[in-house]
Amino acid sequence: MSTKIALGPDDQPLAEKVVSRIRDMLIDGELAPGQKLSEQQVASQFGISRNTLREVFRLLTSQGLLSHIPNRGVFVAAPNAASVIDIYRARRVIQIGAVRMASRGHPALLRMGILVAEAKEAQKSNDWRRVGTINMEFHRAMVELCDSPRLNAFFEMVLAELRLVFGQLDNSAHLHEPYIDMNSILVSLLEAEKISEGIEQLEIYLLRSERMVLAALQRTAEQKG
Amino acid sequence: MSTKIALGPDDQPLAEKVVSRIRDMLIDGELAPGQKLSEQQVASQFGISRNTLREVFRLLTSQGLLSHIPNRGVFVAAPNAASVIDIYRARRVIQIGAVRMASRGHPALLRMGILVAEAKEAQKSNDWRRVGTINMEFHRAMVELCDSPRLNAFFEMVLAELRLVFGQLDNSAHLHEPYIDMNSILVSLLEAEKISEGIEQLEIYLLRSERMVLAALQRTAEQKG
DNA sequence: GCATATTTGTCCGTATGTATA
DNA sequence: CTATACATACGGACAAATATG
Repeated sequence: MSTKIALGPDDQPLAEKVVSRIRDMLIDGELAPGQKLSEQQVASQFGISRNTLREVFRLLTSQGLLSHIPNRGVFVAAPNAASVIDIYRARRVIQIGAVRMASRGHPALLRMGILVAEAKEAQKSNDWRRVGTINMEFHRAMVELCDSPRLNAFFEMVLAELRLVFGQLDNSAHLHEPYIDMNSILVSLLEAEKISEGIEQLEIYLLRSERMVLAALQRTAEQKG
Repeated sequence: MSTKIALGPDDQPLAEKVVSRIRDMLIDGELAPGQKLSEQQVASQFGISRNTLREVFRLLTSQGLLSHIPNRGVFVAAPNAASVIDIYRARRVIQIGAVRMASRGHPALLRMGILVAEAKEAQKSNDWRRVGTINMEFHRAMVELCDSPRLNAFFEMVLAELRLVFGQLDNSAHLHEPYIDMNSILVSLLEAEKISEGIEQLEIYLLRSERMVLAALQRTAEQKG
């Protein structure tokens, strides 16, 4: 008879779970950039030991979400303009490479179409938070056109870092609205196998998005003096 | 006034140092793919505590060089054909993106030229190990054309994984020889700003290299039954 | 299939060195 | 300059999962 009742299929290691939780907190902007994360404090806050937490910190540091200074401790990463520029440089390389591989009927392309529709829905109901989430998923799906787990994982990292930047920004609601139509156009082009035009459209998107983020970042920086 | 005398070599944390050492061992093929790495055993072998070693394992696992199975332990990653195919998929996206950004006079392009010359030198003296090392550096330099720390870091990871595959192979000497000329041609094309032709040349290289690695991997697999 | 030994996962205590008020 | 706080690193402990005979 099963003694393993419905409860906590406590499968994945504790460290992994805490990694996810802290990453979510970082992405949601619940931790200020540059803020120090004391081992003792955070460990007791999560009810885990310092040893386990150190494993967590190492992972998040290697993913660029935390920054580790030897003998000083661990701090929330504070992406600056240079980081944003580099993130978009990486995005261009990966995503243009992805779009170049787009083919009609590819599952990822279908998914992109569905996500555009969902974004329009969310737009109608003024659910801007959801529009933002869907936009992220749209670009994730785009990279899945490569059919490469490694590229997916890397892009995931880059996106997480970008979302860390968003967390810093004053969440003015309409951050993602103008991009719904651009995404829609891109899908149409790719479904028509118009790759070059698709790349053009993507580059327009990335340039606009980058400028928006940089501008917002600067405004936020100025506010904080 | 500086009280920090000449000394102080012990800068980077212990875990980082051990990460480097184990990574070198993996790349040099000193550890068999799939081999189990016992915490206790490896910890005492390196003279470090289990706690510290676990941090090391987490990092190497997140870099794809080790594979971690919960409650079972940590094993040397055993890249298979699928891994190789994916690695080359990632390489195509990154490196084509890099070549597209090549411009005359870019430091990375200059470095590529120097490395080709060095490879020819090494070839003359039949130093195949060195030819291989230089070839790796050549492609690293290529990605530096992007001027993106994040892309560099990712490519570094991918290359490390590829070198792990090489470690599995029976090191037949001339593994890298045929590519010296191809690299040389590529540099010439890029210095003449012939980007499209450069990409073509790169794709030829990547396809040939991928096939060679896959064939060698299969031979090795067959040998082991 | 069972009993036992081994190993991982996780915690705690503690000594040492480094940074900072 | 001293004192305090903290990161670094180690060893021991124990439950739970896994491997072994």
